[in-house]
Amino acid sequence: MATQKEIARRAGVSISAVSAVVNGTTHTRMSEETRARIEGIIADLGYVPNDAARALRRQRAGTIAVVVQKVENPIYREMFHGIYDAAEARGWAVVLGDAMWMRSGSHFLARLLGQGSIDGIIVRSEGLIDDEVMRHLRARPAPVIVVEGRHAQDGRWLAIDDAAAGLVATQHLLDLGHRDIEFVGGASWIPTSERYRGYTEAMADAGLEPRPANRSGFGSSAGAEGFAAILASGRRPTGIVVNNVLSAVGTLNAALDAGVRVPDDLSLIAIHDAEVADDLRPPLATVKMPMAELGARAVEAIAAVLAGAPTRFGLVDSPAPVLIPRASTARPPAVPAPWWTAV
Amino acid sequence: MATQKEIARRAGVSISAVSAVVNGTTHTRMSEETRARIEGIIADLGYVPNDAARALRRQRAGTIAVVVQKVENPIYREMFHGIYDAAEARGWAVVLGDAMWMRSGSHFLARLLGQGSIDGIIVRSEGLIDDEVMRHLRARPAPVIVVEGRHAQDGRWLAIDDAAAGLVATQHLLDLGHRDIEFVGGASWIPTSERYRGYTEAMADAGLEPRPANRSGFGSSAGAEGFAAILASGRRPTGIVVNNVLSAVGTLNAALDAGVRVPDDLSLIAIHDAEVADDLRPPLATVKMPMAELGARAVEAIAAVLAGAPTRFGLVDSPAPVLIPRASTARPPAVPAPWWTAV
DNA sequence: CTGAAAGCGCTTACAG
DNA sequence: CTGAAAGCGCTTACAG
Repeated sequence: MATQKEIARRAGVSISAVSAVVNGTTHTRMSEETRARIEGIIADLGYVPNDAARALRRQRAGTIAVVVQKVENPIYREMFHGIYDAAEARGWAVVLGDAMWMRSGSHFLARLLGQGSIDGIIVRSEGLIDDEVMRHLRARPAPVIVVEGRHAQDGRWLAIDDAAAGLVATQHLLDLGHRDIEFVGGASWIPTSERYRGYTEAMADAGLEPRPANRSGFGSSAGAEGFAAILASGRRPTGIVVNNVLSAVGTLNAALDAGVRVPDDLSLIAIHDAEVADDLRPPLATVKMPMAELGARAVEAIAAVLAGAPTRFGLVDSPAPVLIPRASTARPPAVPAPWWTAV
Repeated sequence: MATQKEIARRAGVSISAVSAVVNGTTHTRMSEETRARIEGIIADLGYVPNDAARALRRQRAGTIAVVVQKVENPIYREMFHGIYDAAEARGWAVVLGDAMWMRSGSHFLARLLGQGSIDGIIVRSEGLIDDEVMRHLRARPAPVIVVEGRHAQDGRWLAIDDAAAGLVATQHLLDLGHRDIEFVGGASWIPTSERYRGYTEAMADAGLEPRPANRSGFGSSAGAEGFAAILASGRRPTGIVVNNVLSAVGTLNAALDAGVRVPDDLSLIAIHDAEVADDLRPPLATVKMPMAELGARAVEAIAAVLAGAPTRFGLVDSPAPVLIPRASTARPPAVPAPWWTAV
């Protein structure tokens, strides 16, 4: 591949002049004729700068990395979008990786740990990643911003307002007239417990006794287990708040499989909006979270840390979580629902 | 951050010695005492090599990029896995990107186009990416391997056996006794048309007249449109092969919304297995494709091109597409299904 | 206005 | 066995 040296030779100018044309930074007042000649040769040779050399010289790679638990999780869609837009605006490329790849000794991790090729790292949920790995990561000069991980020891975390989301979801069911409402997703994972806290607050405000959370992990099977736990307990709520949209797929299916009619017998609402909510039958009511803003803020935070400037960490509470009503919720049944006795 | 120079100074040795310890390549027979001293200082300072400097010097970055249409599409899950494993085995880190980010002028594209930071690129479906961008990409020294794009002009493509998949899916319905079978997804996109070809072959082998494909794009709405087209045509098949699992979500929902019972009135099967198939009601029968192998082969191809070694491009036909039976298919109804008259 | 030179941090042939 | 030196391709003060 052509280098600036080769172009300079052909154009009969110095490398500095070529670099100036490529970057438009110094030698700005060079003769129009020279500039045109250099540009012509650049085009002819299809010259493209060597990013490794640039990164070494500039001490900045121009790339940030985003690591999430499962890239195929649809709730990241908007966050990626927000990150990409904010990064492009600041001159960064974004690359994605899966947390599963961060096993110690992997080359993927080496690239994150090494200097020179990644300027900053956005990691989803430090709690889901090996502590040892996080410690190594934080020892590097590239700033590490944790999204959805409030306990980041260095204080560099951003999170959505999970408690508010739990409250909005629960309030929606209360507004419809439900009083017997359960929560699926009582994990020790912080965002989930915050959502549960929102649920308990809404219940308490309505003068109702919150129920204990029905444990759930991630994915649809966890949501199904949460529903099974409710069945097993003998309780028959008219509404359920599920801590996340993917689990809700399992909750909904478990309910349907048990012969429960949604929303006639049981209303369902989940936190995080995603396309899948429209693809369910019935379509699932959700609470949409400001994921794009979360992503954009994370990029801003990297820029601020790199610049030594102050920045706001903490809750991204604007826009607020917003209800996306869909057919999975309705007024509670006037008479005890059939599923009280069906199982 | 510490450099080899700093470590050499503290250890009272040359940079060469430090580099030797870091890489274990030269100076292999240095005294045990010296090696231990150097290693101690490396650990104390938390030294990590600078990837940019390495990439510049070695003329190899140690990273390959994978670009797909929508990272959240679950059919990539296994392909990413196959790519990751094969890449790690060869000493490469993998980074992911979305094709949506490849707009001309983006920094993401610049990183792919630039030299020095990416050794090879795996692109899903060149047909879905701007020709101009592909041309630029191919002008770079980093090999570009297209997966699912049979018309790659440079011959560097790999694809799964879409025709075989169409055949397996159709044969499954034929084996159940269906004779009136439609195909949803008659796009000009090559993999889809190959799947349709498999459908026509299976039908012809069974002595049946294949139906024209019902146009469909991507995503669930496309599958719903395909179903609507069948309804509008007045035809009432007992079985439908949907060209991909995401479209099938829409096809299934459209059928259910129209009051059609699946599989009692209508059997449904889709190409590409994914978790979502289990999350549908009824769970969706699919044909599982060798996506992990496809990914691994793409990595091998990059390695081969880089090494100037010959490699096999073309169809990844082993393992063959395999039927994953689920509850969405059954024997055709004995009497004309209600939905013949329902709509 | 333009060029020569230093140096980013590393690897590797080469000299001793 | 170990070190000095060159050079990967670039950017940027600095000299002229």
